[in-house]
Amino acid sequence: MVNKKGTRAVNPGKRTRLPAAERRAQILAVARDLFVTQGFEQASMRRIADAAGITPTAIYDHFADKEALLTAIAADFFDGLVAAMTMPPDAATDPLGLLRQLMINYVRYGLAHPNEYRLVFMTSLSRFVPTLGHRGLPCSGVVPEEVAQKTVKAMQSFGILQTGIERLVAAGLLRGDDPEGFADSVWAMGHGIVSLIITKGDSNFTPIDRWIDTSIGILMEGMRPR
Amino acid sequence: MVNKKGTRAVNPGKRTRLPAAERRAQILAVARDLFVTQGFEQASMRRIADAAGITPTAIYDHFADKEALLTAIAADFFDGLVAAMTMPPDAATDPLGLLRQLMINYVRYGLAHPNEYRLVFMTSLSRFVPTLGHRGLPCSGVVPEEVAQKTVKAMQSFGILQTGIERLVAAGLLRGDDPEGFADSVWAMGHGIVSLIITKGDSNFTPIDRWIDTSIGILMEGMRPR
DNA sequence: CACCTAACCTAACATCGATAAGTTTACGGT
DNA sequence: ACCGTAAACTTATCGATGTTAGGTTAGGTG
Repeated sequence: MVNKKGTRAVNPGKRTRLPAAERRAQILAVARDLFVTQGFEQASMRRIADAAGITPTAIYDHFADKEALLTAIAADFFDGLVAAMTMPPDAATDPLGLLRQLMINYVRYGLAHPNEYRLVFMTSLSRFVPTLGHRGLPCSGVVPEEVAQKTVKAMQSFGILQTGIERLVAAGLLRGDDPEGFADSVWAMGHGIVSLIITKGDSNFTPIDRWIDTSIGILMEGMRPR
Repeated sequence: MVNKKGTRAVNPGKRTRLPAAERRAQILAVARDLFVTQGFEQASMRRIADAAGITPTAIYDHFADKEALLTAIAADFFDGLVAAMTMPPDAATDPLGLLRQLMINYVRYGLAHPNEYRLVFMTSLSRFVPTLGHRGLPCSGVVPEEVAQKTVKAMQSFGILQTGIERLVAAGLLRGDDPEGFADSVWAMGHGIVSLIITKGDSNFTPIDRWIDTSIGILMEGMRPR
Protein backbone atom coordinates (compact mmCIF):
# COMPACT_ATOMS: atom_id res chain seq x y z
CA MET A 1 0.00 0.00 0.00
CA VAL A 2 2.97 2.26 0.37
CA ASN A 3 5.33 2.57 -2.54
CA LYS A 4 9.07 3.07 -2.70
CA LYS A 5 8.99 6.81 -2.14
CA GLY A 6 6.73 6.53 0.88
CA THR A 7 3.74 8.16 -0.79
CA ARG A 8 0.32 6.67 -0.60
CA ALA A 9 -2.17 5.72 -3.31
CA VAL A 10 -5.35 7.76 -3.42
CA ASN A 11 -7.65 4.80 -3.28
CA PRO A 12 -5.38 1.85 -2.57
CA GLY A 13 -6.32 -1.37 -4.27
CA LYS A 14 -9.82 -0.29 -5.21
CA ARG A 15 -9.11 1.55 -8.47
CA THR A 16 -10.96 0.19 -11.46
CA ARG A 17 -8.97 -0.71 -14.52
CA LEU A 18 -10.53 -0.57 -17.94
CA PRO A 19 -9.43 -1.75 -21.39
CA ALA A 20 -8.18 1.10 -23.55
CA ALA A 21 -11.25 1.39 -25.78
CA GLU A 22 -13.66 1.62 -22.87
CA ARG A 23 -11.52 4.05 -20.93
CA ARG A 24 -11.11 6.19 -24.02
CA ALA A 25 -14.83 6.30 -24.59
CA GLN A 26 -15.46 7.10 -20.94
CA ILE A 27 -12.93 9.94 -20.88
CA LEU A 28 -14.50 11.31 -24.06
CA ALA A 29 -17.97 11.19 -22.56
CA VAL A 30 -16.86 12.89 -19.37
CA ALA A 31 -14.86 15.51 -21.28
CA ARG A 32 -17.77 16.29 -23.58
CA ASP A 33 -19.99 16.79 -20.58
CA LEU A 34 -17.54 19.11 -18.83
CA PHE A 35 -16.75 21.08 -22.02
CA VAL A 36 -20.43 21.64 -22.57
CA THR A 37 -21.34 22.56 -19.00
CA GLN A 38 -18.24 24.55 -18.03
CA GLY A 39 -16.61 25.51 -21.31
CA PHE A 40 -13.31 24.40 -22.80
CA GLU A 41 -11.00 26.50 -20.66
CA GLN A 42 -12.71 25.87 -17.33
CA ALA A 43 -12.77 22.13 -17.83
CA SER A 44 -9.23 21.28 -16.79
CA MET A 45 -7.49 17.99 -17.34
CA ARG A 46 -7.49 17.50 -13.58
CA ARG A 47 -11.23 17.95 -13.32
CA ILE A 48 -11.83 15.67 -16.27
CA ALA A 49 -9.58 13.06 -14.69
CA ASP A 50 -11.37 13.37 -11.36
CA ALA A 51 -14.72 12.89 -13.01
CA ALA A 52 -13.35 9.84 -14.80
CA GLY A 53 -11.92 8.41 -11.60
CA ILE A 54 -8.30 8.43 -12.76
CA THR A 55 -5.29 10.73 -12.55
CA PRO A 56 -4.70 13.48 -15.13
CA THR A 57 -1.70 11.79 -16.67
CA ALA A 58 -3.68 8.66 -17.50
CA ILE A 59 -5.60 10.73 -20.02
CA TYR A 60 -2.39 11.21 -21.98
CA ASP A 61 -2.22 7.47 -22.60
CA HIS A 62 -5.38 7.82 -24.65
CA PHE A 63 -5.14 11.34 -26.10
CA ALA A 64 -2.17 13.38 -27.24
CA ASP A 65 -3.25 16.53 -25.41
CA LYS A 66 -6.28 18.50 -24.34
CA GLU A 67 -6.92 19.69 -27.85
CA ALA A 68 -7.09 16.09 -29.07
CA LEU A 69 -10.04 15.59 -26.76
CA LEU A 70 -11.86 18.44 -28.43
CA THR A 71 -10.83 17.29 -31.90
CA ALA A 72 -12.26 13.85 -31.24
CA ILE A 73 -15.45 15.44 -30.01
CA ALA A 74 -15.50 17.71 -33.05
CA ALA A 75 -15.38 14.71 -35.37
CA ASP A 76 -18.56 13.44 -33.77
CA PHE A 77 -19.99 16.94 -34.07
CA PHE A 78 -19.49 16.98 -37.82
CA ASP A 79 -21.00 13.55 -38.25
CA GLY A 80 -24.00 14.78 -36.32
CA LEU A 81 -24.22 17.99 -38.32
CA VAL A 82 -24.14 16.19 -41.63
CA ALA A 83 -26.76 13.78 -40.32
CA ALA A 84 -28.92 16.67 -39.14
CA MET A 85 -28.68 18.26 -42.57
CA THR A 86 -29.27 15.10 -44.55
CA MET A 87 -32.92 15.05 -45.49
CA PRO A 88 -35.12 12.06 -46.16
CA PRO A 89 -35.70 11.57 -49.92
CA ASP A 90 -39.43 12.29 -49.67
CA ALA A 91 -38.60 15.82 -48.60
CA ALA A 92 -37.91 16.53 -52.28
CA THR A 93 -41.64 17.04 -52.79
CA ASP A 94 -41.37 20.42 -51.03
CA PRO A 95 -38.03 21.87 -52.11
CA LEU A 96 -38.50 25.28 -50.51
CA GLY A 97 -39.59 23.67 -47.28
CA LEU A 98 -36.46 21.57 -47.45
CA LEU A 99 -34.22 24.61 -47.61
CA ARG A 100 -36.14 26.08 -44.72
CA GLN A 101 -35.69 22.91 -42.71
CA LEU A 102 -32.03 22.75 -43.66
CA MET A 103 -31.34 26.09 -42.06
CA ILE A 104 -33.47 25.36 -39.02
CA ASN A 105 -31.59 22.14 -38.45
CA TYR A 106 -28.23 23.85 -38.88
CA VAL A 107 -29.02 26.55 -36.35
CA ARG A 108 -30.57 24.21 -33.82
CA TYR A 109 -27.75 21.73 -34.08
CA GLY A 110 -25.18 24.47 -33.68
CA LEU A 111 -26.89 25.89 -30.61
CA ALA A 112 -27.24 22.42 -29.12
CA HIS A 113 -23.46 21.95 -29.34
CA PRO A 114 -22.09 25.42 -28.67
CA ASN A 115 -18.60 24.42 -27.60
CA GLU A 116 -18.01 22.12 -30.52
CA TYR A 117 -19.45 24.76 -32.83
CA ARG A 118 -17.11 27.36 -31.41
CA LEU A 119 -14.11 25.14 -31.89
CA VAL A 120 -14.98 24.19 -35.42
CA PHE A 121 -16.43 27.35 -36.88
CA MET A 122 -15.25 30.20 -34.68
CA THR A 123 -11.65 29.52 -33.77
CA SER A 124 -8.44 29.07 -35.57
CA LEU A 125 -6.49 26.88 -33.19
CA SER A 126 -4.29 28.69 -30.69
CA ARG A 127 -1.00 27.78 -32.24
CA PHE A 128 -2.36 28.74 -35.65
CA VAL A 129 -2.41 32.47 -35.11
CA PRO A 130 -3.72 34.70 -37.88
CA THR A 131 -1.21 36.97 -39.53
CA LEU A 132 -2.31 40.05 -41.34
CA GLY A 133 -2.53 40.13 -45.10
CA HIS A 134 -2.05 43.07 -47.38
CA ARG A 135 -5.52 44.48 -46.80
CA GLY A 136 -5.63 43.72 -43.11
CA LEU A 137 -7.34 40.44 -43.86
CA PRO A 138 -6.09 37.24 -42.29
CA CYS A 139 -4.23 35.04 -44.70
CA SER A 140 -3.62 31.41 -43.97
CA GLY A 141 -0.03 30.34 -43.63
CA VAL A 142 0.95 26.73 -43.22
CA VAL A 143 -2.19 24.91 -42.22
CA PRO A 144 -1.77 21.88 -39.95
CA GLU A 145 -3.06 18.56 -41.26
CA GLU A 146 -5.88 18.20 -38.76
CA VAL A 147 -7.18 21.66 -39.53
CA ALA A 148 -7.18 20.92 -43.24
CA GLN A 149 -9.08 17.70 -42.65
CA LYS A 150 -11.56 19.58 -40.52
CA THR A 151 -12.12 22.03 -43.36
CA VAL A 152 -12.91 19.17 -45.70
CA LYS A 153 -15.49 17.91 -43.23
CA ALA A 154 -16.99 21.39 -42.97
CA MET A 155 -17.23 21.64 -46.74
CA GLN A 156 -19.21 18.44 -46.78
CA SER A 157 -22.04 19.93 -44.74
CA PHE A 158 -21.81 23.16 -46.70
CA GLY A 159 -22.06 21.16 -49.89
CA ILE A 160 -25.47 19.90 -48.85
CA LEU A 161 -26.67 23.48 -48.58
CA GLN A 162 -25.05 24.48 -51.85
CA THR A 163 -26.49 21.68 -53.97
CA GLY A 164 -29.85 22.25 -52.33
CA ILE A 165 -29.85 25.84 -53.49
CA GLU A 166 -28.58 24.97 -56.96
CA ARG A 167 -31.46 22.54 -57.31
CA LEU A 168 -33.93 25.24 -56.33
CA VAL A 169 -32.42 27.62 -58.87
CA ALA A 170 -32.63 24.95 -61.55
CA ALA A 171 -36.28 24.36 -60.66
CA GLY A 172 -36.93 28.07 -61.08
CA LEU A 173 -37.95 28.48 -57.46
CA LEU A 174 -35.07 30.85 -56.73
CA ARG A 175 -33.46 33.63 -58.76
CA GLY A 176 -30.44 32.63 -60.76
CA ASP A 177 -28.37 35.77 -60.15
CA ASP A 178 -25.61 34.29 -58.10
CA PRO A 179 -26.26 30.78 -56.74
CA GLU A 180 -22.88 30.61 -55.13
CA GLY A 181 -23.43 33.94 -53.44
CA PHE A 182 -26.86 32.76 -52.33
CA ALA A 183 -25.42 29.70 -50.62
CA ASP A 184 -22.71 31.76 -48.94
CA SER A 185 -25.26 34.31 -47.77
CA VAL A 186 -27.62 31.70 -46.37
CA TRP A 187 -24.74 30.15 -44.52
CA ALA A 188 -23.62 33.57 -43.29
CA MET A 189 -27.08 34.23 -41.91
CA GLY A 190 -27.28 30.89 -40.14
CA HIS A 191 -23.75 31.14 -38.86
CA GLY A 192 -24.34 34.72 -37.75
CA ILE A 193 -27.31 33.73 -35.64
CA VAL A 194 -25.57 30.76 -34.06
CA SER A 195 -22.31 32.52 -33.34
CA LEU A 196 -23.91 35.68 -31.99
CA ILE A 197 -26.02 33.68 -29.56
CA ILE A 198 -23.07 31.55 -28.55
CA THR A 199 -20.86 34.52 -27.72
CA LYS A 200 -23.45 36.97 -26.45
CA GLY A 201 -26.11 34.74 -24.97
CA ASP A 202 -29.67 34.73 -26.18
CA SER A 203 -31.08 37.30 -23.78
CA ASN A 204 -30.31 40.37 -25.87
CA PHE A 205 -31.85 39.18 -29.10
CA THR A 206 -35.13 38.36 -30.68
CA PRO A 207 -36.35 35.04 -29.24
CA ILE A 208 -34.64 32.28 -31.14
CA ASP A 209 -37.65 30.70 -32.78
CA ARG A 210 -38.95 34.00 -34.07
CA TRP A 211 -35.47 35.03 -35.15
CA ILE A 212 -35.01 31.90 -37.20
CA ASP A 213 -38.47 32.33 -38.67
CA THR A 214 -37.94 35.95 -39.61
CA SER A 215 -34.48 35.42 -41.05
CA ILE A 216 -35.61 32.47 -43.14
CA GLY A 217 -38.55 34.53 -44.31
CA ILE A 218 -36.22 37.29 -45.44
CA LEU A 219 -33.94 34.84 -47.21
CA MET A 220 -36.75 33.04 -49.02
CA GLU A 221 -38.47 36.23 -50.04
CA GLY A 222 -35.17 37.82 -50.98
CA MET A 223 -34.07 35.02 -53.26
CA ARG A 224 -37.41 34.48 -54.97
CA PRO A 225 -37.74 35.22 -58.67
CA ARG A 226 -39.37 38.60 -59.23
CA MET B 1 20.65 48.55 -4.67
CA VAL B 2 19.99 45.55 -2.51
CA ASN B 3 16.81 45.49 -0.55
CA LYS B 4 15.95 44.04 2.84
CA LYS B 5 15.45 40.50 1.60
CA GLY B 6 18.72 40.48 -0.25
CA THR B 7 17.10 40.40 -3.68
CA ARG B 8 18.19 42.64 -6.47
CA ALA B 9 16.26 45.03 -8.67
CA VAL B 10 16.08 44.09 -12.35
CA ASN B 11 17.31 47.41 -13.60
CA PRO B 12 18.48 49.25 -10.50
CA GLY B 13 17.86 52.97 -10.51
CA LYS B 14 17.22 53.19 -14.24
CA ARG B 15 13.53 52.30 -14.35
CA THR B 16 11.38 55.00 -15.89
CA ARG B 17 8.42 56.22 -13.88
CA LEU B 18 5.36 57.52 -15.62
CA PRO B 19 2.25 59.33 -14.41
CA ALA B 20 -0.73 57.02 -14.20
CA ALA B 21 -2.51 58.25 -17.32
CA GLU B 22 0.54 57.83 -19.53
CA ARG B 23 1.44 54.44 -18.13
CA ARG B 24 -2.14 53.30 -18.55
CA ALA B 25 -2.17 54.40 -22.16
CA GLN B 26 1.16 52.74 -22.80
CA ILE B 27 0.07 49.44 -21.28
CA LEU B 28 -3.06 49.60 -23.36
CA ALA B 29 -1.11 50.20 -26.56
CA VAL B 30 1.27 47.34 -25.83
CA ALA B 31 -1.57 45.01 -24.85
CA ARG B 32 -3.52 45.83 -28.00
CA ASP B 33 -0.49 45.03 -30.08
CA LEU B 34 0.13 41.71 -28.35
CA PHE B 35 -3.52 40.70 -28.35
CA VAL B 36 -3.67 41.45 -32.04
CA THR B 37 -0.47 39.68 -33.02
CA GLN B 38 -0.58 36.72 -30.64
CA GLY B 39 -4.18 36.40 -29.54
CA PHE B 40 -5.75 36.95 -26.14
CA GLU B 41 -4.62 33.74 -24.47
CA GLN B 42 -1.05 33.76 -25.73
CA ALA B 43 -0.45 37.34 -24.68
CA SER B 44 0.28 36.82 -21.00
CA MET B 45 0.44 39.50 -18.36
CA ARG B 46 4.15 38.81 -18.02
CA ARG B 47 4.77 39.35 -21.71
CA ILE B 48 2.67 42.50 -21.73
CA ALA B 49 4.59 43.77 -18.72
CA ASP B 50 7.92 42.96 -20.35
CA ALA B 51 6.95 44.83 -23.47
CA ALA B 52 5.89 47.78 -21.34
CA GLY B 53 9.14 47.72 -19.35
CA ILE B 54 7.50 47.04 -15.99
CA THR B 55 6.60 44.04 -13.83
CA PRO B 56 3.33 42.18 -14.21
CA THR B 57 1.93 43.37 -10.91
CA ALA B 58 2.29 47.00 -11.86
CA ILE B 59 -0.41 46.42 -14.46
CA TYR B 60 -2.83 45.73 -11.66
CA ASP B 61 -2.43 49.27 -10.40
CA HIS B 62 -4.04 50.44 -13.63
CA PHE B 63 -6.38 47.60 -14.57
CA ALA B 64 -8.43 45.27 -12.41
CA ASP B 65 -7.42 42.16 -14.31
CA LYS B 66 -6.49 40.88 -17.73
CA GLU B 67 -10.05 41.05 -18.87
CA ALA B 68 -10.17 44.75 -18.06
CA LEU B 69 -7.42 45.29 -20.62
CA LEU B 70 -9.58 43.69 -23.25
CA THR B 71 -12.59 45.67 -22.16
CA ALA B 72 -10.69 48.93 -22.54
CA ILE B 73 -9.46 47.96 -25.99
CA ALA B 74 -12.95 46.93 -26.97
CA ALA B 75 -14.19 50.38 -26.01
CA ASP B 76 -11.89 52.01 -28.57
CA PHE B 77 -12.95 49.52 -31.20
CA PHE B 78 -16.58 50.31 -30.55
CA ASP B 79 -15.97 54.04 -30.81
CA GLY B 80 -14.50 53.45 -34.24
CA LEU B 81 -17.35 51.21 -35.24
CA VAL B 82 -19.95 53.72 -34.15
CA ALA B 83 -18.10 56.41 -36.07
CA ALA B 84 -18.01 54.21 -39.17
CA MET B 85 -21.73 53.63 -38.89
CA THR B 86 -22.71 57.22 -38.18
CA MET B 87 -23.98 58.72 -41.41
CA PRO B 88 -23.94 62.33 -42.50
CA PRO B 89 -27.40 63.91 -42.15
CA ASP B 90 -27.84 64.43 -45.89
CA ALA B 91 -27.85 60.67 -46.32
CA ALA B 92 -31.46 60.75 -45.11
CA THR B 93 -32.55 61.65 -48.64
CA ASP B 94 -31.94 58.05 -49.69
CA PRO B 95 -33.03 55.89 -46.75
CA LEU B 96 -32.64 52.54 -48.46
CA GLY B 97 -29.21 53.50 -49.68
CA LEU B 98 -28.37 54.45 -46.14
CA LEU B 99 -29.19 51.00 -44.83
CA ARG B 100 -27.14 49.54 -47.62
CA GLN B 101 -24.21 51.76 -46.74
CA LEU B 102 -24.64 50.95 -43.06
CA MET B 103 -24.08 47.29 -43.66
CA ILE B 104 -21.22 47.87 -46.08
CA ASN B 105 -19.47 50.04 -43.50
CA TYR B 106 -20.01 47.48 -40.76
CA VAL B 107 -18.53 44.66 -42.79
CA ARG B 108 -15.63 46.73 -44.04
CA TYR B 109 -14.78 48.06 -40.59
CA GLY B 110 -14.92 44.56 -39.16
CA LEU B 111 -12.64 43.19 -41.87
CA ALA B 112 -10.29 46.13 -41.46
CA HIS B 113 -9.89 45.31 -37.75
CA PRO B 114 -10.14 41.52 -37.75
CA ASN B 115 -8.39 40.90 -34.47
CA GLU B 116 -10.31 43.45 -32.46
CA TYR B 117 -13.45 42.18 -34.11
CA ARG B 118 -12.59 38.67 -33.05
CA LEU B 119 -11.95 39.81 -29.52
CA VAL B 120 -15.15 41.78 -29.24
CA PHE B 121 -17.68 39.75 -31.18
CA MET B 122 -16.28 36.25 -31.32
CA THR B 123 -14.81 35.71 -27.88
CA SER B 124 -16.93 35.12 -24.82
CA LEU B 125 -15.00 35.81 -21.67
CA SER B 126 -13.87 32.75 -19.79
CA ARG B 127 -15.84 33.12 -16.60
CA PHE B 128 -19.02 34.01 -18.44
CA VAL B 129 -19.67 30.53 -19.67
CA PRO B 130 -22.95 29.62 -21.28
CA THR B 131 -25.03 27.17 -19.32
CA LEU B 132 -27.50 25.04 -21.10
CA GLY B 133 -31.18 25.79 -21.06
CA HIS B 134 -34.00 23.33 -21.08
CA ARG B 135 -33.70 22.60 -24.77
CA GLY B 136 -29.96 22.44 -24.89
CA LEU B 137 -29.86 26.09 -25.85
CA PRO B 138 -27.46 28.41 -24.07
CA CYS B 139 -29.13 30.81 -21.68
CA SER B 140 -27.35 33.66 -19.98
CA GLY B 141 -26.89 33.49 -16.25
CA VAL B 142 -25.73 36.35 -14.07
CA VAL B 143 -23.94 38.85 -16.28
CA PRO B 144 -20.98 40.71 -14.74
CA GLU B 145 -21.11 44.49 -14.70
CA GLU B 146 -18.34 45.12 -17.23
CA VAL B 147 -19.78 42.63 -19.65
CA ALA B 148 -23.07 44.40 -19.36
CA GLN B 149 -21.31 47.71 -20.06
CA LYS B 150 -19.66 46.23 -23.11
CA THR B 151 -23.02 45.04 -24.25
CA VAL B 152 -24.29 48.57 -23.88
CA LYS B 153 -21.52 49.82 -26.15
CA ALA B 154 -22.31 47.12 -28.66
CA MET B 155 -25.94 48.03 -28.42
CA GLN B 156 -25.09 51.59 -29.33
CA SER B 157 -23.76 50.60 -32.73
CA PHE B 158 -26.54 48.10 -33.06
CA GLY B 159 -29.00 50.83 -32.12
CA ILE B 160 -27.96 52.81 -35.19
CA LEU B 161 -28.92 49.86 -37.33
CA GLN B 162 -32.14 49.30 -35.41
CA THR B 163 -33.44 52.86 -35.59
CA GLY B 164 -32.45 52.99 -39.23
CA ILE B 165 -34.65 50.00 -39.93
CA GLU B 166 -37.49 51.32 -37.79
CA ARG B 167 -37.42 54.53 -39.79
CA LEU B 168 -37.64 52.58 -43.02
CA VAL B 169 -40.56 50.60 -41.69
CA ALA B 170 -42.30 53.80 -40.63
CA ALA B 171 -41.72 55.23 -44.11
CA GLY B 172 -43.33 52.15 -45.60
CA LEU B 173 -40.16 51.17 -47.39
CA LEU B 174 -39.84 47.91 -45.44
CA ARG B 175 -42.40 45.40 -44.19
CA GLY B 176 -43.58 45.90 -40.63
CA ASP B 177 -43.73 42.23 -39.62
CA ASP B 178 -40.98 42.19 -37.09
CA PRO B 179 -38.68 45.24 -37.11
CA GLU B 180 -36.66 43.90 -34.21
CA GLY B 181 -36.20 40.59 -35.93
CA PHE B 182 -35.23 42.43 -39.12
CA ALA B 183 -32.47 44.31 -37.33
CA ASP B 184 -31.18 41.16 -35.67
CA SER B 185 -31.22 39.33 -38.99
CA VAL B 186 -29.39 42.08 -40.84
CA TRP B 187 -26.80 42.08 -38.10
CA ALA B 188 -26.55 38.29 -38.21
CA MET B 189 -25.91 38.43 -41.95
CA GLY B 190 -23.21 41.07 -41.60
CA HIS B 191 -21.64 39.36 -38.64
CA GLY B 192 -21.78 36.02 -40.39
CA ILE B 193 -19.88 37.35 -43.38
CA VAL B 194 -17.24 39.07 -41.28
CA SER B 195 -16.70 36.22 -38.86
CA LEU B 196 -16.61 33.53 -41.53
CA ILE B 197 -13.99 35.44 -43.50
CA ILE B 198 -11.99 36.11 -40.36
CA THR B 199 -11.85 32.47 -39.32
CA LYS B 200 -11.77 30.75 -42.69
CA GLY B 201 -10.03 33.29 -44.87
CA ASP B 202 -11.62 34.85 -47.92
CA SER B 203 -10.36 32.33 -50.46
CA ASN B 204 -13.13 29.76 -50.05
CA PHE B 205 -16.00 32.15 -50.51
CA THR B 206 -17.68 34.37 -53.03
CA PRO B 207 -15.44 37.43 -53.56
CA ILE B 208 -16.16 39.90 -50.78
CA ASP B 209 -17.63 42.73 -52.85
CA ARG B 210 -20.00 40.45 -54.69
CA TRP B 211 -20.87 38.66 -51.48
CA ILE B 212 -21.79 41.90 -49.75
CA ASP B 213 -23.77 42.97 -52.81
CA THR B 214 -25.67 39.72 -53.07
CA SER B 215 -26.44 39.50 -49.37
CA ILE B 216 -27.62 43.08 -49.20
CA GLY B 217 -29.73 42.43 -52.27
CA ILE B 218 -31.35 39.46 -50.56
CA LEU B 219 -31.96 41.44 -47.40
CA MET B 220 -33.47 44.44 -49.18
CA GLU B 221 -35.65 42.33 -51.42
CA GLY B 222 -36.62 40.08 -48.52
CA MET B 223 -37.74 42.91 -46.26
CA ARG B 224 -39.62 44.87 -48.94
CA PRO B 225 -43.39 45.25 -48.64
CA ARG B 226 -45.19 42.80 -50.92
C1' DC C 1 15.02 68.64 5.28
C1' DA C 2 11.19 65.36 6.47
C1' DC C 3 7.35 63.14 4.82
C1' DC C 4 3.75 61.12 2.01
C1' DT C 5 1.75 59.12 -1.59
C1' DA C 6 1.90 57.43 -6.32
C1' DA C 7 4.37 54.18 -8.82
C1' DC C 8 6.56 50.17 -8.88
C1' DC C 9 8.71 46.00 -7.01
C1' DT C 10 9.67 41.00 -4.88
C1' DA C 11 7.86 36.84 -3.37
C1' DA C 12 4.50 33.75 -3.32
C1' DC C 13 0.03 31.07 -4.14
C1' DA C 14 -3.04 28.11 -6.61
C1' DT C 15 -3.81 26.19 -10.82
C1' DC C 16 -2.88 25.05 -15.46
C1' DG C 17 -1.13 21.61 -19.43
C1' DA C 18 2.32 18.42 -19.98
C1' DT C 19 6.38 14.98 -19.24
C1' DA C 20 9.49 11.47 -17.23
C1' DA C 21 9.86 7.67 -14.88
C1' DG C 22 8.10 4.54 -11.72
C1' DT C 23 4.50 1.04 -10.15
C1' DT C 24 0.74 -2.18 -10.39
C1' DT C 25 -2.55 -5.19 -12.57
C1' DA C 26 -4.16 -8.63 -15.84
C1' DC C 27 -3.42 -12.01 -18.97
C1' DG C 28 -1.21 -15.35 -22.16
C1' DG C 29 2.28 -18.90 -22.71
C1' DT C 30 4.50 -22.71 -20.66
C1' DA D 1 0.41 -22.86 -11.03
C1' DC D 2 3.91 -19.88 -12.21
C1' DC D 3 5.94 -15.99 -14.38
C1' DG D 4 7.09 -12.46 -17.51
C1' DT D 5 5.55 -8.76 -20.17
C1' DA D 6 2.87 -5.24 -21.74
C1' DA D 7 -1.01 -2.42 -20.80
C1' DA D 8 -2.98 0.62 -17.47
C1' DC D 9 -2.29 3.77 -14.19
C1' DT D 10 0.50 6.34 -10.74
C1' DT D 11 3.74 9.88 -8.32
C1' DA D 12 6.58 13.68 -8.69
C1' DT D 13 7.78 17.49 -11.08
C1' DC D 14 8.34 21.15 -14.65
C1' DG D 15 7.50 25.68 -16.52
C1' DA D 16 3.88 28.91 -17.19
C1' DT D 17 -0.40 31.19 -16.05
C1' DG D 18 -3.44 34.99 -13.45
C1' DT D 19 -3.47 37.16 -9.21
C1' DT D 20 -2.48 38.87 -4.37
C1' DA D 21 -0.04 40.56 -0.17
C1' DG D 22 3.06 43.31 1.33
C1' DG D 23 7.31 45.77 0.77
C1' DT D 24 10.29 49.50 -1.57
C1' DT D 25 11.51 53.73 -4.06
C1' DA D 26 11.06 58.06 -6.31
C1' DG D 27 9.03 62.84 -6.88
C1' DG D 28 6.82 66.40 -5.21
C1' DT D 29 4.92 69.24 -1.09
C1' DG D 30 5.23 71.18 3.42
